[in-house]
Amino acid sequence: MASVEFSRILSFFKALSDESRLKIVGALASNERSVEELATLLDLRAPTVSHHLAKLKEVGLVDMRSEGTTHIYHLVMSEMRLLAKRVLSLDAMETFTEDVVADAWERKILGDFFVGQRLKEIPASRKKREVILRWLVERFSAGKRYTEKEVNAIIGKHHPDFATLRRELICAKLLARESGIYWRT
Amino acid sequence: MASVEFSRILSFFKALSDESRLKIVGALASNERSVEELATLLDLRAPTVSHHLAKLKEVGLVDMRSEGTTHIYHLVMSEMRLLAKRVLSLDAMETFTEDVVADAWERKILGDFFVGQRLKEIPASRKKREVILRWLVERFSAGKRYTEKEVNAIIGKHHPDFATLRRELICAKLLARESGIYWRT
DNA sequence: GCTCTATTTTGATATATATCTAATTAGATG
DNA sequence: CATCTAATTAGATATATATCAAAATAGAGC
Repeated sequence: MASVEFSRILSFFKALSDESRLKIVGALASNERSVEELATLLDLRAPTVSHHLAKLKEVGLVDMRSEGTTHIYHLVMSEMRLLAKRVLSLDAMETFTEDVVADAWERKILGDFFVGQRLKEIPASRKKREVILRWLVERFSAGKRYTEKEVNAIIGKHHPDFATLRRELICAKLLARESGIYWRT
Repeated sequence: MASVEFSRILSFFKALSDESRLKIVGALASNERSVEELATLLDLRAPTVSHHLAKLKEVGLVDMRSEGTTHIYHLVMSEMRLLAKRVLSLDAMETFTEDVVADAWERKILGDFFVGQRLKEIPASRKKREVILRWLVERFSAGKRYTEKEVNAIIGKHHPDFATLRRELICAKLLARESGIYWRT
């Protein structure tokens, strides 16, 4: 469902959303450091630091080299920059909830307010009303011109209060009118 | 203890380290949206979404305007950019663990291995040995030249195995030697 | 091979928090 | 003013996870 990017970025945020881990990254920003050294700096036990380093390593933000039995960790800046840059890009973010899902809400509204082709009532909330209006304007052909009578007839098939809906369609700039003639915008 | 920046950035990461909240941000990236709308999009109950929006609002990543009883939320991109940019800056990160704290480890090592001026033993780990050596080289005056006998005497005051330590000091390039004469680098 | 030290793994515990339902608040409408 | 709807708050629960102590692992040096 969610894009690959998504879980990648989510892991990135999860990795850095802990006080100790963020401090570790801070400490590694100036210098590579051993587990014990980090433990002293942050006033934590070695196993705790080891646990955090494992998480950071998993998402590729740090890497390690051994020197005897001591493991010396360092930041992987390329990864850091890559991910931070991605956070800045809105295009990437928009894919977090996919477009297919994106009109789930509209479909729900249509389902809620229609019985077949018949509109049960005109939604009070502007956002919901807009969904209905966008559906309604689809009943008109693009380019074709309609008299007010024709417009009323088309809307009237779906709801008795064609006057209100007609006015709303104009107001929402979905229909245009000039000297008694209507057309889709 | 930690800088103002630090808690700010930590909150930022915490805010975005949840799957639902990241999806909300994604959904808001393309459009402002009501609570109900987000709830449908993410398949969550309204209170849950409300809870997440409150958290995002707290760190300033989203803001809200009312339209009747419906609350319409939108991203605050300036905040988003500001914080993401800050993540990229290493200078800021280095302040996460302050410098005062930064030599805590060295002081601990010195405390662990010295009894007064007397070195209990030579640390096996290279990183710890280096701390001792840097302390030791401070016993020599910068610029002054020493015979090997003098060097041995100075080191010998702190540990019997002056030969090993002398060799280590050279090896670590803290002391230099030429034709039997030693000096601080 | 034994010992020492640095790290990691395991297991336990306590805290944080995401989610839900139910109750409450607050606008809007008749 | 009663009612309806959208949102929030309160309360409950279950899951996740940060932390530590103890045990296991793995190099280094004797």
